[in-house]
Amino acid sequence: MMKEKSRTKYTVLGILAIEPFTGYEILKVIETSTNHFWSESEGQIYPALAQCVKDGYATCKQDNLKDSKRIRKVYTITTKGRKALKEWLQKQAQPPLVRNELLLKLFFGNNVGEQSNLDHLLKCKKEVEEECSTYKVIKEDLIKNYKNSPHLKYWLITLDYGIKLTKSKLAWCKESIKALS
Amino acid sequence: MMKEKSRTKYTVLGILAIEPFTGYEILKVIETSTNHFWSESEGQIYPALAQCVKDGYATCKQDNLKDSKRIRKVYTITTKGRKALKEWLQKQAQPPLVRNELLLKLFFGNNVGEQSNLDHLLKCKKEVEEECSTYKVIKEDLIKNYKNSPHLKYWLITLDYGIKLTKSKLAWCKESIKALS
DNA sequence: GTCTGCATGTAAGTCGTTACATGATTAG
DNA sequence: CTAATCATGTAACGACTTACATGCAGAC
Repeated sequence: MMKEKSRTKYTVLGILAIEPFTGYEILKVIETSTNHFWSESEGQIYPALAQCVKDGYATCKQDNLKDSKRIRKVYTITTKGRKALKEWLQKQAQPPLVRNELLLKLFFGNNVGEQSNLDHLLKCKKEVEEECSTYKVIKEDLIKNYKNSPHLKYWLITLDYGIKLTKSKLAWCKESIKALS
Repeated sequence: MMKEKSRTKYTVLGILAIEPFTGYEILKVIETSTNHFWSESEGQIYPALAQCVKDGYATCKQDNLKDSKRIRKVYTITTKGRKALKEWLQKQAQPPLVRNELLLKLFFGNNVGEQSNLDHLLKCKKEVEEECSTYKVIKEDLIKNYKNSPHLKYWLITLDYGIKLTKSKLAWCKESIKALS
């Protein structure tokens, strides 16, 4: 009971382990780097950050830009936070719960005309093709900007997962479209 | 506001569109056929079934086995239910929200030793290999048992998705293991 | 006799999204 | 001047899992 399952806390800690950030910046980092396998929303990040401070996993410093009235809270991970992160990283990963609405609709495809199913597949194909080119840009940027970062090796692994899977999806789309045509 | 997002109702209707089932049987069907891209739990299915009856999308008939005291409620989809299902099937599919804990841990992999990351990958490889052989069995059974079903074509499409993606995952596992060794 | 599978359902609690509310700063 | 971006946070709601509660039937 009381099983903790939310991984928002560790996502936050993992990003703060790279360098200190504000909540808003953490959100941006997620959007531009982990979004294809891990997303978080506003309503989760800010409470998680507050919780991290409460638990002693991070410290918060109000670091307003030169004479600015704008509130800017920069969070820094603590030793305790790093320790908690490491422990979590070494624990077995929970299997992802996959819920793919497209596949569900195709599974029930016999209830509607072939065209409807083709429409879904064509849309999917288009999206997947766009994804493919996005990945290419991301990969180049990553290699250029983090050439000497010790993180690069790991970031490329997760990126390659996206690239490989996306290519497979594209092949599947094409085959399925052919099968229905 | 009040945006409906649960697709449990349609999952239930889609399965009832194949043939009448009890709640328990629906759960079994999901476990053995859509589980790799769509799962549902007990606590969702029974309320959804009750809701379907209330909405006029399905009828319920208590069909106890010969003089048995066992309660057995067989649900049948109605014309209204089929119509609702068709409408939903034709609407655009929502993009899946992916949350892959393994990738998240690898993304932060630099915080722990290489061995920890390798362990995750080796475990993943093993699981993926098992999945691969499971798919083979499922595919053979499917072709054998539903040779003349109009659903077969669609079921194979969703199965092929699983097969293709799993093969890609395996290739990725192997490459990543090599990259870290 | 006991374990597994069939069968139904509810309650509690967590997780997460969306929308709202507020306001400063910068680019056009 | 106005739109976008930076920046923080909360409230409400919906979705989903897990655990619980109950009991019949068949196999061994």
